[in-house]
Amino acid sequence: MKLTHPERVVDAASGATKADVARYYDGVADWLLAELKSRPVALLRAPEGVGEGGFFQKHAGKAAWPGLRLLDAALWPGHDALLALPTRTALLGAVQMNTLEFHAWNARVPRLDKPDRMVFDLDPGDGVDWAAIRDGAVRVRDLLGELGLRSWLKTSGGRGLHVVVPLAARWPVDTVRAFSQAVVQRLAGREPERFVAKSGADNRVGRIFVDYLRNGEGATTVAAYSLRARPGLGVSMPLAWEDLAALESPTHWTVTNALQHLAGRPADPWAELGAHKQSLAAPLKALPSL
DNA sequence: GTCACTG
DNA sequence: CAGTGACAACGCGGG
DNA sequence: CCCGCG
Ligand SMILES: [Mn+2]
Ligand SMILES: [Mn+2]
Repeated sequence: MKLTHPERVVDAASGATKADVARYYDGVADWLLAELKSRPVALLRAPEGVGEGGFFQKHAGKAAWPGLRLLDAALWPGHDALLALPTRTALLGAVQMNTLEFHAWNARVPRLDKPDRMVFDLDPGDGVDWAAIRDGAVRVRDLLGELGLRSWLKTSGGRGLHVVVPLAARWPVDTVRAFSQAVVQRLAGREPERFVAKSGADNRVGRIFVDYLRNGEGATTVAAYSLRARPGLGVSMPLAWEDLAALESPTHWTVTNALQHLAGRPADPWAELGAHKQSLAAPLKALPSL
């Protein structure tokens, strides 16, 4: 795979070069490709590196590189063909095109209207410290548990955390979205000093907006193992719930240290996630959402 | 990073 | 030839 | 309605 400008510094904060980014993605390719498998993707490309000027890409437009797959345009009527990255070649081609972040849908082809997971994106407002964010994620996990749903955890690579709930792909995306909104409304109803259910930076000062809008049709969330196009190049890293209390920072894992962490971890904390195709039938009864 | 288009 | 714009898109919330 | 946000 040809990589142009390997020595170009992509992120001044870490000093990481384009070659460092490529080495990172080559190292996580097996895990990341499993995350992206059969899902439409959106790429955040940044030819100028971290900072202003990056752009999202969810359709091919004029772009093309080896392995890049264009999904059948009929899968999402009214839109151009969506993109998928089925192979290492496709993934590293995206890196050559200066992709820093990989985002994915919650549904897989061909059932783009029936997501196989639900995501709760904890977005802390100004003034929320890391301990409160960790506590917030545990509250989300506990409420989901009361509703009969197991959840898995990752860092966002930024300030927050993502709680992921694997589902059987049997409920329409609007049902899943409405249910996730009801979950967040209950969280905010129970602990309004801790959570808000409305987006917008103003109300959530000192509180956490649990972003359920990631569950809408066509919405994407940054994939596990993706870098973030921010100073330091943090990683969205899966971790076990039992390891959350010991995590000292949401940006602990970065392009610089993530491969070392992955080489030394005793097990994949998400190993069981794929086998849990959870039903929403009972949770929908326990928490009616319309 | 690359292409299509402008002047 | 160099320069420049495009490369997502849509619900939400507030003004 | 438009704007800013993610
Ligand atoms: Mn977030
Ligand atoms: Mn968010």
